[in-house]
Amino acid sequence: MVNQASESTQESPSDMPAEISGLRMTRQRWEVYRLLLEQRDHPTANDVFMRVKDRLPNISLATVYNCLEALVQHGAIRQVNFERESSRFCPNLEEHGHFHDKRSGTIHDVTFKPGVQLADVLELPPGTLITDIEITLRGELPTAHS
Amino acid sequence: MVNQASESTQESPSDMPAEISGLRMTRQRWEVYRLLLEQRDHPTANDVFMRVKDRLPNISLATVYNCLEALVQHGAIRQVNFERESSRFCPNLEEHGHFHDKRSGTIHDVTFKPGVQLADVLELPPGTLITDIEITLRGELPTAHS
DNA sequence: AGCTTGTTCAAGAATAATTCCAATTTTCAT
DNA sequence: ATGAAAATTGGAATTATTCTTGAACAAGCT
Ligand SMILES: [Mn+2]
Ligand SMILES: [Mn+2]
Ligand SMILES: [Zn+2]
Ligand SMILES: [Zn+2]
Repeated sequence: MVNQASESTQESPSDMPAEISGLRMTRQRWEVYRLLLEQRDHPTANDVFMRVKDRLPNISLATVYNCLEALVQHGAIRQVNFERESSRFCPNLEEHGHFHDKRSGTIHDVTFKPGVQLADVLELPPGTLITDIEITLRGELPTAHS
Repeated sequence: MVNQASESTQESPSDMPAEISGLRMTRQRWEVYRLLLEQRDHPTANDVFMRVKDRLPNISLATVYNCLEALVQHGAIRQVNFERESSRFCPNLEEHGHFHDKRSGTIHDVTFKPGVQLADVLELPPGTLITDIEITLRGELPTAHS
């Protein structure tokens, strides 16, 4: 009588690629990735979990963590940390930093001015190999009426 | 017969100031602070706990966390985060970033080249107020023989 | 010195983000 | 279809950090 396991097998959307950056795509990975592309507000794993339930009601939080980790490790998205808060996730693969606006609580991507290389403005021993850079800013964006 | 509670009251070292940056000094806070000044390798709270036991055998990990938090909040030291690892602590109050050398696992302070202001090289809306900056690099320092 | 009051400390419990685990389900290649 | 490999799930475990509570302490006052 109870409709048990009736939605266990889910059909793949027609626009789902077989893989992204060498990572085999699954329905869950695809929906997580798609959500990040469409809602670029740097959600946490739990945010993603709650949002993606619309499309995958049976997905588990562990799977969301698994998907995010797989996407990060294959370079399809980036993991962003603010202090000790929950990690956030960002699909912008350009080199960029993050500005946390205290007033609104929102997080914004920040790029370098054209031509600037961070390594050029830092005091580093010649020959230093930089593999990863993280820039985080906190402050207040200007208000519209000022 | 057992020397019980004999070291309960600890005398303050003669070089301990009454306060630092407006924070009332205590024996525990002083020893934690002094250790950070003397061993500038960006230790974790647990590192500090283990090291400071030499001088304060009865200190608790909770107290180390309390001392570090008090020192951070009064601007006497800085809290540094790498990804999701344990926080580390740094007594260098100059504006600087951190370079994590993958080869040795060590962490090094990195300053800007003279005259460079980070805000100058970033694309930010005019009027943006920056209150806090965090720069983290990962990579490999050049080897001596190369 | 004794009393009062606010602060700090220690020990252990609680919290919360994340990771791990074992069992099932799905996918992929034969 | 069959078997192997990989992914998903729900729940337990982990771990850095925070919280709680009572004892110890420091400072100010009489
Ligand atoms: Mn959120
Ligand atoms: Mn350590
Ligand atoms: Zn971003
Ligand atoms: Zn530092």
